[in-house]
Amino acid sequence: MGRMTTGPVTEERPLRRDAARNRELILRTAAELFAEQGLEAGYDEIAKRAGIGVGTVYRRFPERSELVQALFESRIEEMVAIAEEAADQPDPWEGLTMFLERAIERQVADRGLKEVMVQTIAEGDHLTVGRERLGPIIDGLIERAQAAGTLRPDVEATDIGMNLMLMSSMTMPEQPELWRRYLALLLDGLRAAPGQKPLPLAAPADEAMHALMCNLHGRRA
Amino acid sequence: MGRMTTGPVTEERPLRRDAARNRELILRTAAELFAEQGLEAGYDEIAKRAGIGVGTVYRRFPERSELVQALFESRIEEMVAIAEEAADQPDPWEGLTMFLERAIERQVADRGLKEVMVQTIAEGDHLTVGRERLGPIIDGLIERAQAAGTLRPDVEATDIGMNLMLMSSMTMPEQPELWRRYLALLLDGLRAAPGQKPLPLAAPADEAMHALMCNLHGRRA
DNA sequence: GATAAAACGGAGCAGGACTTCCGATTCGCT
DNA sequence: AGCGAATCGGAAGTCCTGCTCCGTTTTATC
Repeated sequence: MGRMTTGPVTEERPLRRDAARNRELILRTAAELFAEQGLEAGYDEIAKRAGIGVGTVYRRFPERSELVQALFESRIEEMVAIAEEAADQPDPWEGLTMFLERAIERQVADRGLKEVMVQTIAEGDHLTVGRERLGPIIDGLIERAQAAGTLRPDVEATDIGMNLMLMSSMTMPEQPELWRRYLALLLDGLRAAPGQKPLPLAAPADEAMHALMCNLHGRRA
Repeated sequence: MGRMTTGPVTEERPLRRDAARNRELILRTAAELFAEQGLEAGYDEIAKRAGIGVGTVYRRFPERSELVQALFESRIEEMVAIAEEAADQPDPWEGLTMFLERAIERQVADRGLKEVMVQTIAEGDHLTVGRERLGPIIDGLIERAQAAGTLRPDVEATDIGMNLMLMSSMTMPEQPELWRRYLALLLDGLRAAPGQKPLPLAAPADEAMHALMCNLHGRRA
């Protein structure tokens, strides 16, 4: 019982030098691939593009979720920062608009990020923490714009989320910025106007929204 | 050289009774499955659900496109009929609205139909003929509504097509009618209003729109 | 430099989807 | 009923994707 001085259960040894180098290589490569192809890009392809063996990738990240978490924690922070900056905007409508624009920009540039934003992952997930901080900020953006009378009063946070995701799917090789055209259209629809009829049906619940996102991306469950 | 009386190349013999029965069975089953799962539902599953062998399905429809064509020709006709009826509406805005509503209704109810409407199939395809008749009618709906001053002047046919497809993806088990909420939002964006800024960027070309649809549905190429 | 532990790489296995093939069956005709 | 031809069914072959396993190589330590 000579080494009771060390910490509790997890005795973390530093990675060997070659392993550490490969870990970074995997992260960089996976970031690229996930951005292009989404979160289910094959480990085989990550390995090939990184110039290492598949086994190495599986050894370092036995669960795909670990890889995703390692890659996207900071990206989600970035989204939160965007929302906060939007909330600081003096004009409420400006704020909402800016948030949508920047958020879509990011998600269009990175398909993996788009998918991560939609996921509801198991408890204890670090990414979930980040995503949950986003909710209240967006609520604030919406309420403020409604109080100012510029945003129609019957839209809710899930409506915004839903449309944000839709717009983020509006890209293609040619015309990568096409989403801006349809965001403009959406914003005109979101703006409060005199004789406007209220929207039919209720806004979807969070879970419903999640379910639809899965449908959209052809994902099961 | 005894039988030069019969027609040219294609000598069509009627199917045997059991074969004809199975053909119908396959069509009915495939219609169900395609509606639920889209056009790439497995032949295996069609066979299992129909209670027949896979070989039978492959023998009758060696090319999936034949099956698709047999199933959707009339559905596309139906879409054309909807558009024509919409064009007969006295009020132009009513007409456009009605077209969108009914078209989305159909496409939401049948995922296969949605996918067929997006495809650009090889020349000589009967479905293409139907789809191509749709274009001018929709153009007419749009121009008429713009001439009346109700539809904003800077939207084009591809914009409508694009959004039609988007809306058709807005369903889920719970709240199957949710798309109506977002169609209402879209329509408010499409309506011409006094100080409205023109939409940024150009409307997508037909091919670009097609490319994006493939992206959306996760299809390759 | 020698040794043991850690890490590497990619061949190969498992599971699933699509398609073919052929012995058994059903049908139409005499 | 009896026969040949058309059709059936599903086992088996092929291909593709995800993952594991183990002989070889690299690293840290003495």
